[in-house]
Amino acid sequence: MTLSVASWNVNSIKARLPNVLDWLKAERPDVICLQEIKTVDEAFPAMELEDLGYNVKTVGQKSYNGVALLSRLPIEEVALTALPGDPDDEQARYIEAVISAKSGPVRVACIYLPNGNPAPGPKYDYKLAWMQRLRTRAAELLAFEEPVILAGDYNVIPRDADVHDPAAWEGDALTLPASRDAFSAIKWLGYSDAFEQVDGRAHQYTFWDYQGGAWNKNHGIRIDHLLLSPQAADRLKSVTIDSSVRAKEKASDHVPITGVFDL
DNA sequence: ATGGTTGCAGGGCAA
Repeated sequence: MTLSVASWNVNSIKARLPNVLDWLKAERPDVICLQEIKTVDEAFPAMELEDLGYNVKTVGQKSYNGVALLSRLPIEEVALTALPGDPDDEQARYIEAVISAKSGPVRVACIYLPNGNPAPGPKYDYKLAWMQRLRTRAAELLAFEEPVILAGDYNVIPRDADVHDPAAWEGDALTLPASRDAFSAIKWLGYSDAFEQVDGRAHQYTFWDYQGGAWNKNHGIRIDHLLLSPQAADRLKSVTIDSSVRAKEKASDHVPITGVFDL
């Protein structure tokens, strides 16, 4: 059996619902992690997504941020609705659940990592602190020795190969050395970047800014990632970044990334 | 080019 897990920053679920429904009907991923739903839980269009066969779990807030985890397979447990480590953090950026796959439990976290601009400053400090908390949680999860998929908008450009023009992004919070170091520190725990694992040399992007005709000029960056525990990485078959949805009317500035696993 | 785009909310902030 295969398990497909997608991640997509939709930049408002209300503004994006027709696009999201169209894509889910066509692609039918088993699990999809949505970021920037930009709504409270009560206003999330759960029924429309349940009608497509998904179990729906959300961690929303008013106006900003917000994540949702949707699964066609049973959700055994919602393990966390916030990233541990800072009880004063009120931003809705994390949900972690255990999915009942045919092969057994698979843990999926939906991550909306802080943007961090402008850097330096308090927003960048919050980003780096959040990444340290994520590293701590990621380390805990490895102890389960089970398939773990950390899916989301990391707001980190890992390598120069992941940006159309590194000079154009120099000094940005998405590509500063401290951001890249914090991202690779999670990988060094034992996680694999799914895209790099299957297609490491390719230049593919997951985000094109609305401004300046970035899409038409292919001025993109790769910031949406699937990080895999060894038990998930060993089962990875393919990764697809579906850039075609960026050309649609009322597109999000991000496109979905999907991993397919023998799980 | 001190602009440029989108979404939320209904002004300015966040991205």
